[in-house]
Amino acid sequence: MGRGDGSGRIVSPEDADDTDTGILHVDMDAFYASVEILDDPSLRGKPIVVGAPEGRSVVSSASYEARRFGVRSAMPVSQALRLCPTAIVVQPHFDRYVELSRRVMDIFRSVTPLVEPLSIDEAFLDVRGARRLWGSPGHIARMLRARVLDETGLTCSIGVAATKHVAKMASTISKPDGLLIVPGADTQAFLAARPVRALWGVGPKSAEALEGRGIHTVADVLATPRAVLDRALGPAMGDRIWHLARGIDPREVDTQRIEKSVGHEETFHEDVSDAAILRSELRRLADRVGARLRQGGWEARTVALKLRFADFTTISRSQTLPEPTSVSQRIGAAAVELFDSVDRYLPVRLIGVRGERLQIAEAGGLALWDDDEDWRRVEDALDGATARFGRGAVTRATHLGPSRGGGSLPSHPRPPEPRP
DNA sequence: TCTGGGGTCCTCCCTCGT
DNA sequence: TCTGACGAGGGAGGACCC
Repeated sequence: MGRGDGSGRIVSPEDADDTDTGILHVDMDAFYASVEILDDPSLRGKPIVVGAPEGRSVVSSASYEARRFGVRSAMPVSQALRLCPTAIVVQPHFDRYVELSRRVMDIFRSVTPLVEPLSIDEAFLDVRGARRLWGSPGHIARMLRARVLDETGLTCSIGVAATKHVAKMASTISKPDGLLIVPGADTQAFLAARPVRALWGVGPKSAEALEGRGIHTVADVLATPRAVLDRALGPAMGDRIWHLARGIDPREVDTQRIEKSVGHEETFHEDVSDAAILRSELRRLADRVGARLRQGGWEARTVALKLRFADFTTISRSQTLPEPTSVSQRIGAAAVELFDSVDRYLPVRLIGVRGERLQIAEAGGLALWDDDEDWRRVEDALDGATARFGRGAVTRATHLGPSRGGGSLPSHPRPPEPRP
């Protein structure tokens, strides 16, 4: 079960006990690859790898046929092709994934308003208040699986449990096209048999730290004194693991999650040493960051630069601005300033810019604009002011700018862009 | 053999103000 | 005036997730 290659599918029977559950985790199966197969049925049954065939691309998604050869997400495409030489490499079509994601999320929202999208292809649902209308959580999960297949042609896997953490583990184990219900009373037994790596937040490093102390399964975690977990993982992580292993996860389904930063980064086809090219690339990335900030009605308070060198060492530098901004030129200038302060000893492989966000309404009486054209005029004015008078002028102009939003929060902020 | 891009959260260290 | 303790906040980097 849960072997990742599709050979461990589980479907809880119709009469499975779903007492004391109510949280669903829905995860689309091999989402990008499945969408490609949906749009080109001749690919069905073949090993599919979604990613760019050239350059330094990695696998975004792989069909279960490819996974049987050991192909996994985030693996270099070149490595995937060595493992599975017959794999068909398909260029991603993100617009199409976004469109289908929206349709799937709409299906979820037709059942309960308590939907927390985690990424483009998965979401938590709280259906505890939907029982009278739709039936028990197990029934709702079966209905959702049928509706997603009917209305999109795609399959998904669903975990049903008392908490988000257990629901997520259950959906992972049941894949593909699976359904696993873990009644509240079975939570401890369900968890105890799992490897520590299955716990949310335990990656390769944490697993190594735990296994080095003889802690291999969740049952081992239960038998380990809290202080040992704290020493192995640090107090915050130790605390989290201690609770998760006991099935304690008080996190509610959060429908209002907001992103705290906006960034863009790019890996070059070939490493770059030319500082002028790198600065120009930084400004281009800053343009994109600024545009997204303005689109969402946000400002960045801190600008961060990320550089990865030819030897794969990665550094970051950040700077808190005197005034929050969404002006691309200001963000770019800060990024270039940070870049110039770095001692570059090797060619650069990757470059990135990130703005740590601040809600504009929290920025202290700043104006709101809801029209891109307005934003462009404001930005042009601010950029001009910066060029002529320095940053102080921008501060004044920002505070004195026209306000059509009346200073109130937008009632329907635009949703964050999906993460491919 | 080669390692994307978009994020969040945590820890450690340093600086600064009290 | 100097010094040490302490907390807050910023910055860097790592781990993790999809």
